[in-house]
Amino acid sequence: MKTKDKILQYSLQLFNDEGEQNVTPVDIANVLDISPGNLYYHFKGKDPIIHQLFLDFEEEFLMVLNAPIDKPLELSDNWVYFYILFEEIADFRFFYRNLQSILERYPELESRFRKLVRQKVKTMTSILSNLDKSGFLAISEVELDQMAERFALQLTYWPTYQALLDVQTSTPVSIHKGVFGLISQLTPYVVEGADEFLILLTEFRDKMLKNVS
Amino acid sequence: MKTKDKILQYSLQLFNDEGEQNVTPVDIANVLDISPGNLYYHFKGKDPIIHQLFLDFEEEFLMVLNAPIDKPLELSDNWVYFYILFEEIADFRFFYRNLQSILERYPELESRFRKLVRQKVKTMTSILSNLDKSGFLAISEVELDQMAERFALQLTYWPTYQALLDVQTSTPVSIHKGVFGLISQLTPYVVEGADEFLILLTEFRDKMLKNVS
DNA sequence: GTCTATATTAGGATAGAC
DNA sequence: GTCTATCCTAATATAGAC
Repeated sequence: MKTKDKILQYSLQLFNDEGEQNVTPVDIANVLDISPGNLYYHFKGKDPIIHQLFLDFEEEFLMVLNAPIDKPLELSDNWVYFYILFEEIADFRFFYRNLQSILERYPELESRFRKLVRQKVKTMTSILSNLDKSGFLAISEVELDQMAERFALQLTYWPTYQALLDVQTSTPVSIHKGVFGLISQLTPYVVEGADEFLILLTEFRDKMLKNVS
Repeated sequence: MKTKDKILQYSLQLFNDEGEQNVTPVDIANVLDISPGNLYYHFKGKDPIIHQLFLDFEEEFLMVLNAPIDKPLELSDNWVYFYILFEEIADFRFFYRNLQSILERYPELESRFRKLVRQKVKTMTSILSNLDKSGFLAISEVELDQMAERFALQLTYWPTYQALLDVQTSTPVSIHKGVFGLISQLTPYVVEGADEFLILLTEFRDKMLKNVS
């Protein structure tokens, strides 16, 4: 494995574990057992490392996010879909922890990240619209828009919120809770296949509660 | 006005405007037109200033948050209630912007802040329970808990989420949207006085849209 | 209480040898 | 590509005079 890739890999790990602010270029060099000078040969400091890590995240996240646009989801696919989205965020959680301060320092990333959030809203609107058009949901336009916005918010800040409440974070259980928190909002609007939906929801919830204990 | 109070007041303003990380003790001294030495006479650096600002925020926020526990809210009070809560957050927004990094650096604040969030969940549960018991809402226990959690999340991260999307932030319009985003979630569960509720909601929404344009 | 002057430190960055 | 040695800078903090 090339030094450049190692730097990215270990930087991500350090940032996630210690918080980006608490990691210095020297720290990164130390865990890699290379000299600071060597680190600076590959990346001119933390900035370009963070920049590259963001591009990696952006690519992966958008790929997953936009998957349903080409091919609408089956009901039972939604669980997996949201699960994977939360996992992506968990993998790059350092970024979400201190969004504002990171984006302040790297203005180019700010507009890209903003685009990404707007895309979340659009995709959520599209998913909910499909469920509405297919007769699965009955929901007013205003409520649909509100829910899409809420989904985007939860898809951005749920993991951070969890980290705030519990010391444990980014575990399968906490992701499970996040997915349940999203999908259970559909309950009052489900018309077609309401029984099937409620059964899936209950199963999912029981599985979640079992994992907690 | 005593220098000590001035320091707190201007620090808060600077933190909100520039971001806490971008403000140095020397900056604070400069806007106050005092020497850094003088600043250090009153507060031993930024840490104690932030600590005191948090205590001020905590006190104000809890006072508002817990008001409905003594005296349940009338339906139309809820708008004002959530509005004031969002305003409190807006007043101390620097804190919410980089929660993780601030709490990392000031561990004593971390547990206090966590308590505050837990209290949000409790209070939201209590408010929704009252609406349920009084016959205004018909909602299952699971859905109520989920909604309370969601309210707490939105009451924590909505302003930050807004700041992420728009350059404009903490304006009356954005707070208005936040309140609407909370209260409109009740729609599918409203039974008693559904007409009255929908009218209030529509009025509120129109007012909001008018402000936007 | 307030100032001026100075000290300390840590993060960030580079030059030049190998 | 990698290392050693060194430098620069900005944030933080204190001493001592007024």
